[in-house]
Amino acid sequence: MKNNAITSKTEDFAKWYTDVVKAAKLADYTSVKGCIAIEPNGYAIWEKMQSILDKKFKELGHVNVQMPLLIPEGLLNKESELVEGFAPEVAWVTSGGSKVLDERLCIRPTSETLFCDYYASHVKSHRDLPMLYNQWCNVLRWEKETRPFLRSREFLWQEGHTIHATEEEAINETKRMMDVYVWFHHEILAIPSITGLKTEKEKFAGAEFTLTNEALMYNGVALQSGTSHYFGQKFSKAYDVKFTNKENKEEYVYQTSWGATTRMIGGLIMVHSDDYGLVLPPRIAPKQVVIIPIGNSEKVLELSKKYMEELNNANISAYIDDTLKSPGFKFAEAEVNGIPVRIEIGERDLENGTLMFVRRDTREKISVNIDNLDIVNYTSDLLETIQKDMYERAKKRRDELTFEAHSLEDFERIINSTPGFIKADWCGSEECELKLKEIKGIKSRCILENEKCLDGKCAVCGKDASKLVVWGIQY
RNA sequence: CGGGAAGUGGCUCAACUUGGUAGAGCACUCGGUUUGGGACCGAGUGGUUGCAGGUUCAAAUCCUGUCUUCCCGACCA
Repeated sequence: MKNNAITSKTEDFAKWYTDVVKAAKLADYTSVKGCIAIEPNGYAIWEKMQSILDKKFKELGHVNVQMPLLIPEGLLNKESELVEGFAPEVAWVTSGGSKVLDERLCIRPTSETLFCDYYASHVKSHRDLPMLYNQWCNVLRWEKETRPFLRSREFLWQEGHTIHATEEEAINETKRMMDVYVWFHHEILAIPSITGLKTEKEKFAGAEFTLTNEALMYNGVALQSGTSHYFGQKFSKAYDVKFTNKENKEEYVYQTSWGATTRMIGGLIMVHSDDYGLVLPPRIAPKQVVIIPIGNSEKVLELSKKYMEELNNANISAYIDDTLKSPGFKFAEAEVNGIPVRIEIGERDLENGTLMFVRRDTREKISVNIDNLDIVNYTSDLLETIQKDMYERAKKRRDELTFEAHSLEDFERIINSTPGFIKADWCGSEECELKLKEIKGIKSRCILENEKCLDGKCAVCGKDASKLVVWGIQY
């Protein structure tokens, strides 16, 4: 009998998702709508995401800073497109203590304005450039409909804000940071994704262009997971961020920003997990191996401890579950929590000279001969196999749910079964985008710049089309 | 923000129709026996029924408001 019954993924995907979040103790609701308590199991995943990305950012020359939580209204209003884009979801502070403020302060929905304001008074010369700043923080966007991790009002993220002396350098920065997100999804999260340019309609408010990393969830719904924006001189002109260039002339800086959020935890669940709970790719799992001793013989406990120490010394995160709960309970709990590898050691094993390894992703049990067993090599190989297999399975699912559409009828047919990524030619008009939106809210995910069109005709209006676009429905 | 559903110990629910002062299973605590897929026996702890107001001698139950969660739309990472 299951204690924490999880609704089946095929029966009700949305309920399954929240059941997994709760059963794996990743997060829970609080008394403020859309503001979740991220619990130790969930926060550990975020910390690991942070440590991997942060290391990468620093290797590329970025440094961390911390800007304020509050933005004065006047400062926010300087860039009109940004204000328009975010106005509906900004929360305001109107008084401090008992005093009504002269100017209301908004709680940051994103920090372009604060960085611009800072940069404006700290950049003088081309020798100061580039400035490659990043911050890890929380932001607030007053969403109407909320879901843990996928869409919360307060969420954690990193936002990189860089300024450069030339357009070329800034565009390269925008691209290379998107490459980091793609690498992170593929290599660490085992999530295959597609990458491309957002359409004018879908790009970030105030950006020249937006690059996006789009993942496909198991149910065929798309999740934007990592974006990188090129601002050109739009913000620097609005906020007066100038420097003196090599020709001794004043010039506005070229700017980028890029971000990734705790939403990635939601993506991890919706791509990999199953009806038994969370399934984590080994490279992002905070705990990679659980050793479960069965019975309480000295020999079993000693061996468990020896293996744990060897694994930990080899940088494989392992722990022993030596609580008094029954073995069956421990197995189920390790599965709910998504521990990639479980090692069961009991007296029966020792008599047979074997150990039981269990893969979380397939739940396959592997009996391993204990003589001459190199625990570190064997475990790390198994972890790598799991990582690779999880990526391949996710890729296979994505490919199964990638379609081509040549007409509106195609779109309707696809969206009415299991949705997915729908590739179709597009003429570039917003009219056609809006027409597709009427079909269950289909939106452009991104423009595939490096792929050829299907037949050169817009799937909506039939006019000549030069862009191949991936469409889908989104979280 | 529109349409629907639901809020009762930590969790899942019962009692609501017909108002009379809250009950079960799981979890938790203590003692003991156990340990190969969510153990067993015994004894305990824990609830001003989401919140506010109203009707009534009396409200978990009836009425109004509000908050939160879930599902379906419009908005967004």
